[in-house]
Amino acid sequence: MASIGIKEIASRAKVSPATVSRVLSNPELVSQKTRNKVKKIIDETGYRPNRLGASLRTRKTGNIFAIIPDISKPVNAGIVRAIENRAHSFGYSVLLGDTQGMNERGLQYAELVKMGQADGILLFSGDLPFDVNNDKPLYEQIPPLVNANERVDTDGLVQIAVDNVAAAKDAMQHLLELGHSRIAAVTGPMNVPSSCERFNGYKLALENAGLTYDPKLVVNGDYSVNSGEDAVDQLMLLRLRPTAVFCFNDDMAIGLMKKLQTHGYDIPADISVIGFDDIRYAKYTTPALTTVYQPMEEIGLACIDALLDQLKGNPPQPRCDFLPHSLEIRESTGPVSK
Amino acid sequence: MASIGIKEIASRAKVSPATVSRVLSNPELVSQKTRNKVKKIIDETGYRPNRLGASLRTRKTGNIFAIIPDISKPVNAGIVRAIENRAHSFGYSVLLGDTQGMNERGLQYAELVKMGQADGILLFSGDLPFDVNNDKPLYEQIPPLVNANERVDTDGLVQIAVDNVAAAKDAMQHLLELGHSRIAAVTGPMNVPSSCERFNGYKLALENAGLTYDPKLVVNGDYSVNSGEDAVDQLMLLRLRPTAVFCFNDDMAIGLMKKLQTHGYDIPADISVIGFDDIRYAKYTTPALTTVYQPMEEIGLACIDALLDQLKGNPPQPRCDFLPHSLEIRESTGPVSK
DNA sequence: CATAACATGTAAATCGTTTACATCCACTGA
DNA sequence: TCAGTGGATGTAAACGATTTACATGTTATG
Repeated sequence: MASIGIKEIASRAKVSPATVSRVLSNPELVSQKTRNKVKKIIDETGYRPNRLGASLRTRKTGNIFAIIPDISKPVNAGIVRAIENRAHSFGYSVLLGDTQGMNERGLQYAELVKMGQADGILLFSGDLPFDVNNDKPLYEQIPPLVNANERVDTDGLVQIAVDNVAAAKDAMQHLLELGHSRIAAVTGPMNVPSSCERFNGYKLALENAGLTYDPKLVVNGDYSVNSGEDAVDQLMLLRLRPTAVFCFNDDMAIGLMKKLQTHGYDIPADISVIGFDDIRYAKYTTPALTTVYQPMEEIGLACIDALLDQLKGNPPQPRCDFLPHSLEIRESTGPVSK
Repeated sequence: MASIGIKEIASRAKVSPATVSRVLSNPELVSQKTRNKVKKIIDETGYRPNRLGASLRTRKTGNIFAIIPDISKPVNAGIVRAIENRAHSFGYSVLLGDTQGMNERGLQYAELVKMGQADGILLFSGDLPFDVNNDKPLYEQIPPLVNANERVDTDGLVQIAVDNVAAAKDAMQHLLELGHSRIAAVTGPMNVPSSCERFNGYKLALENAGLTYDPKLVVNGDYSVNSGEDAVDQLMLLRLRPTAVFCFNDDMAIGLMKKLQTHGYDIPADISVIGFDDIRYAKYTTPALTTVYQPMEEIGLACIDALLDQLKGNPPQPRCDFLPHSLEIRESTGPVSK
């Protein structure tokens, strides 16, 4: 594994290091003849330019840091996969930072990019891991960054996500059209933006339908399957039970459905359940889960493209791009039982 | 985001760059007084040493490259999460390389570590992305590497995995004890080691039970949910249908169960189904999936520990550590119907 | 034939650290 | 008093590439 350097190549090819470098990065600047000579040596020796050396000089690492709340969630894994794929196709590598929901972990990761480990950040968590003030434009205070999915509540960022409010309203609309009026919600952690947004959508839909919001019908989950199961206890003990439940992600919906069924409830005859995300397993539950599809692939691609644009030196265009979601109506929702 | 360097700190503190460096990495070498002086400047300026510079000099990047077949698979995501977590706790970052099943992608990633992007490799794919010969011991030809889950068929590697053969036999044993004798198998891609190993376990178990192996009962899947569904067509068209199916991963089991149910089969009354992996969703299917648990967390930790040991300079101890699996008996398997 | 213009190659500076070695200084013990 | 010791700091050379300014060689042109 001992590797040789550009100087060695240069001396073997009887040219200068500069020429070797040019052969590699600006071949058109060197004559056909020397180019071949150098290329031959490179092939023979299996020489690979050391990226650290190059990075140090060019001040570009070719790395992108992805800060993710929890890679073990299928939505995130799906997005990361798309990201990784596209990043590599542009010659970038992706460094993974899973915060496991801990804010401080995000700060540690940000530290790494301050230390020059990466050129830019893909932020999938809702906390901006930088101290910023209002004296200067935001993008002068942070490295190139695009914020996706969990939208940080700050102006001046490039953001990419689905419109959680609208999506939640769509989900609710579907239930309302089925005649439901006692619709429960199982939220995610209320300190994460996506959950708040979906909650807003939930309340808005209720309001638009002329229904009154009943706090007893909302239980705070944490996006885990378990919390979906736990929600059942709270909800089904109510004197007036909900006829439908809107779970803010599929994991909770899956847990909730299972628990409901073990208690003898029939879905959707007794109670309708709707999820959010459309993870791979959503259509394989029994009954198949009605849910809101998030375009993981598209989100991943859009993120990379937006970040790469900044890395090319273009000033960031603060904005929020909403990518289209869609309601996948399957078997877990049905008309309210009389 | 313009950052300053060690020289700037040095001059502001009126000391030499070397002293600043020492304050940061070997504080005991510098007097209390100058130490404080330098620390003060560092705090004031928010200086962070550039990792590239340091890496270049020390020839250590603090990066680990994880080569994964498919991060969107929950097992892999779970392992990666554990890895990332522990790696960071030791000051290492993890670079992600998803091969999406493509061998060549693995080669590209290996290229990156040859270029000095990472200090070591965690290889979760079954292809060793290096040309090796037998003239020299393997570990002199490749960077520090530990191979997990999909075991490369080469001597001299440090490997960590569950014992797929034994695990498959355990799964089969369970079905055999329930009285099944026509047991089908839905394999993974037969060019990946885990699938071959499980297949061997399948055949061995049959053999031990005195049953004859029937090729018509094995269908080649690809570890995807879809291929599990497709297997149904092939299996249930047989004149003599299987009474149980061993799916080589949970995704396929989930697809297969669903399809079976839509065709009116009752699981496990008509047919038993067993999976492999014990992904988070396995216990939430209907019926809950009997499956083989893989200790994702432990695998991740063991990988990092083994790699870090090598990175400390200890020569690798070629071996294969089997981590304990366990059979999770749930509702998808039952006694054979008479 | 002198000179401009262009193609090609070279030498040296640079990026931000670390580290082997040199230096300085104060203190100890004979 | 002075050699010796040892601790604190400074100096300068790496590390491995890229890039700039400059030098050389070659060809074309008037």
